[in-house]
Amino acid sequence: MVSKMGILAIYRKLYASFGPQHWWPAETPFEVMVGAILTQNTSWQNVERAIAGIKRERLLTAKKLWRLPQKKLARLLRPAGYYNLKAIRLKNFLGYFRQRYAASPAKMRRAALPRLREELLRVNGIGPETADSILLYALGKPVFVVDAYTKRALSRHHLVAEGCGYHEVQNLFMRKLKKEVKLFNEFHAMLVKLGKDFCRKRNPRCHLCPLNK
DNA sequence: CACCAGGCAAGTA
DNA sequence: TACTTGCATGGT
Repeated sequence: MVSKMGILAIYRKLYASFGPQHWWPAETPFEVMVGAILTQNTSWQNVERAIAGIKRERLLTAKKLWRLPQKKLARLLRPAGYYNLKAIRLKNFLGYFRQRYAASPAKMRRAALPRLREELLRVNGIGPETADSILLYALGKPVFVVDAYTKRALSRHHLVAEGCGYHEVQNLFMRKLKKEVKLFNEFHAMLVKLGKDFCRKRNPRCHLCPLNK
């Protein structure tokens, strides 16, 4: 019989080992939004290169990026990979962000949560994880972000079935936890750190993993 | 050399 | 509905 620990026990163990992660690694809400799109299936290090390049050219505003020709935008996004695709996706988001909220994170934040999430998911190129990352980390909405690391950690510890869906995992967290932004923020960030540091590919239950202590 | 990385949408059966 | 595939750079 494999021991099962609860969601809260996982949080406590992670917090004891890692402590606060201070996410999202960005200077402004808008930078979070851009980063959320660029990091789709891509290492954060490569995203940082792309964002650094955009900052170097002083182009990290909704208006400037929106006005940039597709080819030039794609060239800036090159270090992040999938650059043609992401140039389109970023423009799709910027079109929505400018039209609906005048490119103002403060205005966007005033919108009600369920509606806001639906809007984001309607933008071509924004799926559940990207939408929730923007909601939580750019706008401070109490939504739990699920990613590949999260699913792997939970299925490995038998809290969900392997290959289960996004909302199944998300609902588990949101049922078991108080809906607090700070809690959701740190929990997801620590799950990513766990994935990066310990649980990469097939290496189940290494004794250094904080969850096995 | 192979495999992985803070996904998503479009195509196929 | 449930798979499969394309997208691309940079690190290990």
